[in-house]
Amino acid sequence: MNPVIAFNSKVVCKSCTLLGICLSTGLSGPDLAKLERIVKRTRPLHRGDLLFSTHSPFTSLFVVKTGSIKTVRQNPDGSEQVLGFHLPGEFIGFDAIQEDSYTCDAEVLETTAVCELPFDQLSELSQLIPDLQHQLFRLLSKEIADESKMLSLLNRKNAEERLAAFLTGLSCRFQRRGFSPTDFYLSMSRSEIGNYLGLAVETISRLLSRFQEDGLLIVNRKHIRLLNLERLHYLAGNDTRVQRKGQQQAAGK
Amino acid sequence: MNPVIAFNSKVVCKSCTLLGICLSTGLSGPDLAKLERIVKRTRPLHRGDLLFSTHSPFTSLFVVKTGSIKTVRQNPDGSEQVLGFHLPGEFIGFDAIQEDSYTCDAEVLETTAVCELPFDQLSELSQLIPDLQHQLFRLLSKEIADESKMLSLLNRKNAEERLAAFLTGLSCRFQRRGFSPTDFYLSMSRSEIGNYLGLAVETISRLLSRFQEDGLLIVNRKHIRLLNLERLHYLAGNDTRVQRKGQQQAAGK
DNA sequence: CGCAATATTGACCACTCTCAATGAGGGTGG
DNA sequence: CCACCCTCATTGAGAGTGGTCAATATTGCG
Repeated sequence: MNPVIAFNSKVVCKSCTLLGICLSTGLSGPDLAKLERIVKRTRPLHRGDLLFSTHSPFTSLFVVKTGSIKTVRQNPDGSEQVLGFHLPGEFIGFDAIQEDSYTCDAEVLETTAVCELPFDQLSELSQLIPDLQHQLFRLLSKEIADESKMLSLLNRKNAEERLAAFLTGLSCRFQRRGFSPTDFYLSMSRSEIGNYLGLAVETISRLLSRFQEDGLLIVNRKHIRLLNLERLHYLAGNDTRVQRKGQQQAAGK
Repeated sequence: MNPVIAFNSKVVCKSCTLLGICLSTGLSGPDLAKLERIVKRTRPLHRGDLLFSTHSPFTSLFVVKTGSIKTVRQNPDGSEQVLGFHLPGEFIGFDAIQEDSYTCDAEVLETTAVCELPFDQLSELSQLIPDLQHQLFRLLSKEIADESKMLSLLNRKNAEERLAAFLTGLSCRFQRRGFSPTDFYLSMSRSEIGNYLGLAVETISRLLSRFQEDGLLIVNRKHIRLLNLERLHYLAGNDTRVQRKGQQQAAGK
């Protein structure tokens, strides 16, 4: 679908998010070249494709170059849990290291290109390059910290706050990658958003309508435009300043 | 309080959980000795002590030797979120690597001994010992996978299932460390359990009473005895076999 | 021995889920 | 090209789980 990606992954990769990440953390030229050498070339993926699936042997980490991917796990009772959405520049597969097999499915949400990093080679390389090792530790650590923020979100926030947090979160992540923070496409369905946030589809739908009525955003199917980022941040509770109400279960001890 | 720990941390450490972990993963004798050499000796901690606190500079990972520790984060709105409880053999501090400072408070719940692992030295050492590096990756990865299970728990399970999952979870963790899986002390308060599971204190209290009425367990303040582990696992939804009801929000797509 | 913190139990109510009906696209085949 | 179908999204009405508030044990600590 996007020939540019298919033709010269080298070029794309150079300019791409994976290296963006590594550069920003102080990998120097030659080290970077080594890293680049182990990146496996992959062909573009399409909506519905599985990048990997649960129980298949763990071989590689992936970084999204363009597009988006959701990770999903099947619960013992047969229900599904969406674990996350992965945008350009973000890693997938960290949870598989410990099991030697993937612990979730990674499903492509739209036409998507990824970098594949064979983990064996990445490990070897990080034996040679301390900075790389440290960077990997940081990335894993970031993942842990992010997930624990998700825990707060699910435990402490109501539906409105969750959706506002979700939208502002996307906004920030897009902005960091150079996309518009106020104008983007939701590659995931309402139902996937709801599943991820622990809310029913209907709740997502109702809230988007309400946010639109309140002039916070304009939503049209997959396209969304955030009109009042400040207020959304406020609703999300990202705001350190005064809070508007005594949260439920306010304190622990 | 426990003089054995204070007197010869060497001996305790050898037999202790930290090395239990590393041994189980194939670190050989000499490598193990190197690891042991960087373990910093620390004095026992008491209820209410902070092992570290938010924003203080990140220096070390910790492993609980005996006792227990909770990790808590302050939300922007002033409410607290309990992030986890850490039992003997379990690590604390992974989330701090990326920030170079701790992102939560680690508060001691009862008299507790820990191993301190200065992260700089640990990093250096894992440059020399590939197995150690790999083991660290695994530990971080495990943390990520565990947290994503927590996400499923909060999103898909009702109060009863959450508490059952919490209790069976503790049971398994105790058993793995050689303690009784059916008979243990809850070092955390009802309120801390509720905070962690996203439930009100009252709900925890009510459920414990109900579980007791149903003959699943006997609870007396901090002490708990699980009478019917199988059924608790079943209630927790850990059971792969037939499930008892159509879970809410059954599917994603 | 009394105060403060923690736990238990009850009554009420709100948030959000469930169920149900309708609408809107997007793809396929006639 | 349009009719048809299927999935996804929206909107409404009713119900249930679990939170909030409040009162009362119970415990532990100074």
